[in-house]
Amino acid sequence: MKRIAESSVRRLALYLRFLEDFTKRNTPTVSSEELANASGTTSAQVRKDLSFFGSFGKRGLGYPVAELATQLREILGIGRDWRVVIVGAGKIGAALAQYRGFRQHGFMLVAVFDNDPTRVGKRIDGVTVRDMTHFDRDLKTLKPHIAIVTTPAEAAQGVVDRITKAGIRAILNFAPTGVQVKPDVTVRNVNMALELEVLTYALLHGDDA
Amino acid sequence: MKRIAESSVRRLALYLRFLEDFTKRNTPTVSSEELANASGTTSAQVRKDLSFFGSFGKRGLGYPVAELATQLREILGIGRDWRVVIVGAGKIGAALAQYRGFRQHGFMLVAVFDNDPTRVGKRIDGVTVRDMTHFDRDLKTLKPHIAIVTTPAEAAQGVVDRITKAGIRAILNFAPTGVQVKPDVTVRNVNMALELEVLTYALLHGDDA
DNA sequence: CTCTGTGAACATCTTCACAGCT
DNA sequence: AGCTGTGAAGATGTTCACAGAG
Repeated sequence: MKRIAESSVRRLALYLRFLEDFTKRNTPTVSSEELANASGTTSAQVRKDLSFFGSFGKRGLGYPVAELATQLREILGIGRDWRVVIVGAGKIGAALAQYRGFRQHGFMLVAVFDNDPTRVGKRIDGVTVRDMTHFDRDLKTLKPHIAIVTTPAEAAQGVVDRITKAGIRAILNFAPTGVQVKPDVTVRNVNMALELEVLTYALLHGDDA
Repeated sequence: MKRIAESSVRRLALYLRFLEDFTKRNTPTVSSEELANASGTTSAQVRKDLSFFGSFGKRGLGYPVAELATQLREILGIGRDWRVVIVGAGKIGAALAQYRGFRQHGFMLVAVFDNDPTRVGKRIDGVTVRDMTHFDRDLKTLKPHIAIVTTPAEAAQGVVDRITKAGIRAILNFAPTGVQVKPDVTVRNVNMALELEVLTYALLHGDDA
């Protein structure tokens, strides 16, 4: 399969959201134009994104909503019971642990870790916070697919090293720092301060089209 | 000024992080190569990004760390006391309100709003949660530059409409839905579930280079 | 000789436009 | 006729490679 742009993958995940809306409203088919309007792109973009993975539509009709949603779930790997661990039970870690959207999209939170004794043992949304001491051993049993890192910046690289050593190949990093990994590991960084700075840049320099 | 790519602006904000590290270590100058290694890009990219805004380096020497940091802060608008409001005092809103990184980067949280009476009046990190009833009136006084939306998906568009009506032109949206705004408003979406789906796509289709 | 700054080459992503299926 | 699927054109972003400043 040809290598697909990350921006395309993001849009596919977005399309899926709107297809789920359309399903709720019992809309049987949807055109590339309608999907484009909903997700803020163009119809050509929608068709091109979908065409990388096959021909899901019917000419003259559009795309069958339910069927396309199923296909997108398959492509994105949604509904496979991915096991997720969160490292860092601070404010953001705890907030994420309680985020309903994860379970709704098929992500199973199997453990939360922290090295702060005052946090270890506490229950967050049905999951007990574990001590980092047993991190490596616990990961062997839990075999998570994805790790979410919400530690302070200083601790992030060390945690990421232990995560990758345990064989985890997908990391969502909320620590406000970049981390180095081997090329077979995918890291996505979410950095609040950085997003705000992109906004202030836009305010100062006017990104209005 | 020429229109700069968003990816460039993101990288500039990243460079600034590492420049701040270099400052702490009393490194007087840094080469594009060193900055590139730290931020995971190429030296040519670093030089091109910086060149959009001027010539900050000395040939044969590199860039003066402190000076370049100042320039980047100027470009990104950091240190201007941007006023920020958070709408939605749920788990994520509360976690963000307590996030130290905001203040560290010069963002002032001036208010948190919620429409849930059980939350209104509570204090989060020195800021009292205000009732949405007085939202529009309060915004007139507070004149925030940036609004962070952490409401449920259903409420997001309504809140965004009120925000933009109040003249705010920069929104950081954590609600798991797209929102429509006029073109003079900049919206950045942060969507946890979407990020995880990009990761599972990578796990399934192997994005290793 | 080192390392920046930058046009030009290259690669990637998006939009156009239309052939062809329903 | 309506709308998809897709090569080709166009736009945007990245890398190369080298002239020139220090």
